[in-house]
Amino acid sequence: MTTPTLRRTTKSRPRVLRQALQEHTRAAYREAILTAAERIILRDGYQLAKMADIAEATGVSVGTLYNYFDSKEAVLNALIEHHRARFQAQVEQPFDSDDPLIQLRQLISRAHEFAEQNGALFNLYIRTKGNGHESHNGSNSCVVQDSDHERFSSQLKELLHRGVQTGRIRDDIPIAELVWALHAMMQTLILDWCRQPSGSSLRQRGDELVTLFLEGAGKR
Amino acid sequence: MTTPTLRRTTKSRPRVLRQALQEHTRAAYREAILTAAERIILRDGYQLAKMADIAEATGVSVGTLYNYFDSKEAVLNALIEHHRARFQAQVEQPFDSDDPLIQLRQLISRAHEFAEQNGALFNLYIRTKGNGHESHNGSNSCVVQDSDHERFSSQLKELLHRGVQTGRIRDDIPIAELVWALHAMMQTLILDWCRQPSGSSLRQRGDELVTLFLEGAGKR
Amino acid sequence: MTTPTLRRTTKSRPRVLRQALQEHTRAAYREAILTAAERIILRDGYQLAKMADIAEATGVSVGTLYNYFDSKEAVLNALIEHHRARFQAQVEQPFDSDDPLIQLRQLISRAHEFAEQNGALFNLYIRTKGNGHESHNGSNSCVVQDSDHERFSSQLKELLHRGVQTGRIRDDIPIAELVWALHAMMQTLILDWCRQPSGSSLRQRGDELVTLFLEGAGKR
Amino acid sequence: MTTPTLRRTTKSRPRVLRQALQEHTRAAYREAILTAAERIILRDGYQLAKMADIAEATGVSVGTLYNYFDSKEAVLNALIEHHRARFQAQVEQPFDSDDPLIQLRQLISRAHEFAEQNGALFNLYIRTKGNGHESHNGSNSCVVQDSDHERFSSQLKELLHRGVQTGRIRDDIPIAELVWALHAMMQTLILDWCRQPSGSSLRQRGDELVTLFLEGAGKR
DNA sequence: CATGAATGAGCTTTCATTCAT
DNA sequence: TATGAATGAAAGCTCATTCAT
Repeated sequence: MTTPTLRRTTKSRPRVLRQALQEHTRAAYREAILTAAERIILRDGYQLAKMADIAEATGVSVGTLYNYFDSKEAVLNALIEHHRARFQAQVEQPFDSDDPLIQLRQLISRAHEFAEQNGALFNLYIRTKGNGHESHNGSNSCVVQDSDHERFSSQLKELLHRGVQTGRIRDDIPIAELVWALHAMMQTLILDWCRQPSGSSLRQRGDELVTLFLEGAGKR
Repeated sequence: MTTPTLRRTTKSRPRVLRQALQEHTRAAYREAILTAAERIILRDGYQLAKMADIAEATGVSVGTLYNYFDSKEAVLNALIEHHRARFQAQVEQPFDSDDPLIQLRQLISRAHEFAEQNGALFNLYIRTKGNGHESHNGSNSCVVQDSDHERFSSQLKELLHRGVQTGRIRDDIPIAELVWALHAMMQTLILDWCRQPSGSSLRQRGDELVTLFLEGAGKR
Repeated sequence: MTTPTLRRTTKSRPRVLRQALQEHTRAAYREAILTAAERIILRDGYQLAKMADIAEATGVSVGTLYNYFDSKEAVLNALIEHHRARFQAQVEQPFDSDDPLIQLRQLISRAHEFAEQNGALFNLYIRTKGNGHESHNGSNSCVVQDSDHERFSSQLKELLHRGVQTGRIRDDIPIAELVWALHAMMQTLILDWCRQPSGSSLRQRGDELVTLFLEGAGKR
Repeated sequence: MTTPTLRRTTKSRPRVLRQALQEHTRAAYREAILTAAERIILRDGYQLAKMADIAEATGVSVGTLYNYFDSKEAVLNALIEHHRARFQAQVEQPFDSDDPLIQLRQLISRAHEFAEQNGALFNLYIRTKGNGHESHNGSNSCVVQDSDHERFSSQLKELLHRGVQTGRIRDDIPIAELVWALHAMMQTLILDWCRQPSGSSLRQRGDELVTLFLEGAGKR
């Protein structure tokens, strides 16, 4: 029988290299699991999604799932976090113009672009956020923090605020309400689109909605 | 030789009376169960809601639940149906005016009034309708039919159509899209309100939203 | 409110008459319940038969069942006992001849006649007796006693014994074994017949079997 | 970037080995479960047998049962199938002689030998086959096919037929009836023996029965 | 570290039995 | 005494999680 002491020495030479590789592999695993989990969760819903299915969809064993995530709920959280980060990155880029309304359109367009590209998971994000169904196990805390939601909202708010200041947006309605209305329509739009990704471009419909939002349904 | 099969001969006098009482009691039980079920399902979500909890919340035993409903899903369906009927009844009353836009406001006001009165369950109604999560057991059909949803939408559509005809609503945007936008905001509004029934009147906020919808956010 | 004391006096005049009536009614109820129970148990088997179904088939309520029988098992026992008594009565009549073999045929013929008339329940009797399936609830006692079985067997035994004594039955095979063989064939015959009461007369086939039993399958 | 989907790359060397082990273990588990299930089912009957009891008797948890069998009924089916296969194999071997009657004795002897060795389960096999009780869940099909039963019967039939042709078996009784009688006695014999595996050899008693069957109970 | 079988708490549903009317 | 709704123990089955290999 070989002594463990020797063995350790033998293997520990390329420690750094191996670690880098490990890191990389671990990340790849996580990614793959999340991708599969997303597909399954979107198909069955969080509660009905089975860890076994996610494992199979990933191409790994159930045990492996638990080497990367502590629990089923942790997978969901990671999934959400994963997209939240990417969403923020994609949306928070410099604008092409200084006009707050043009920026507004651009901001919304980017959000919809992201949704189009990552449709399903954005759907998940919104859904999970949107209703408290899946998140309760008794009196547990909510799965997702409001922070993300708030952040995007505050961006809208900022732009609308500047719109008011420049006299382009009416000031007889509280900005918060305007933001809310805009956000409500976007949310529903994306949800609907995700549920049935019909042909029509999300960005285009979104832009039309912004127009409607700005001009109103009434004839002038 | 008399056969016991003839149930009527022995003390069948107060049968009618008893039956009436029974009917009443049965209805009361159903009501009580549905009320409790609603509370529990809204608290935990359909999947996580346990029949045992519903029973306890109702104040009956588990078995009793099954004397009134065939299954857990049947409870949910009954719950939805219960409110759907009441919603339609409350919303579909004659209008005070002939003006389509006033009717529009009134229709929406009624929907919100109903939501205010029956908040939680309307929430449930919308939620269940809103995402297909809870309804999947394999390839089953959806729990709730689109008919109710569609019905309200078509009422909105009709009114907006008349608004277009009378030159009050712009005709450069497809009515369907207008309906969609209006409906989206309402849906989100109610959902938000149900999630956190903050002080502000639902009807009032709804009315403001209609104003915003009609006039737009842009300064004129 | 009337005093119970008075009421008792008022009603108690025709005590004897009423009691007789009561007795009669009670018997009729028991009969009706057993008849229905038999149908249901034969259809579904004892375990799967539901008290509710028996009640419905009887035309009474579940509660009534328990006014006449202590438990589900008691119903089964009563059912068996009911037929056992009638079986013994029908079978144990004086024979037409003194010849033990003719008596044997007559005895068996009577048993088959009874089975033909009461097919189903005899089936039940045999089945319940035949395998220990239905009777165990944990370590409970067996539902039916061997006494009935034994009694008929001893009758066969007696006749065969006399057959041996009169030199009509071979004596190189223990009588017990002959009885056993005869009984085995009868049992199976009745079982098969009950399972599928095909046209052919049970008595006739039984008689053929006795012939086969006496003469053997081999060519002489 | 490597995807975790490729399960083969990492330490897949002893896969074959492990799989062989797995196969073996799985088979052992199945066997163990079936053995325990048999004991329990024979003790309590199918309906009354609880999966929990079978699990405990096996020495595994309930969940494990369901890793090997889809349902309680599947266990029963597997049990039956298990023995059916072995029964056929054991019984359908070449005979030592060409004489149909000797073959008949041998065939029956083998069946009884099998019953002696596998008593309990053969009992189960016959019982389950014997009465339709346990198999009703509404209008489901019977648990076991008649094919096995029929197969053995047709073997008996063939041999008796040849017996008739060679003038060894009487031809005034339809062969089907002879087969039936023989089968009936065997069935009951085995059942009785299983119920109370008393000392006397099953094969020996079977052989005596065949003699009785061939020669008859009457004195010549 | 991957594996996947074992685990067992927990869920829905059934049904014999009770008991207030 | 008939009624039938209420009861709740018990059963089959699921699936997130663990852990020996």
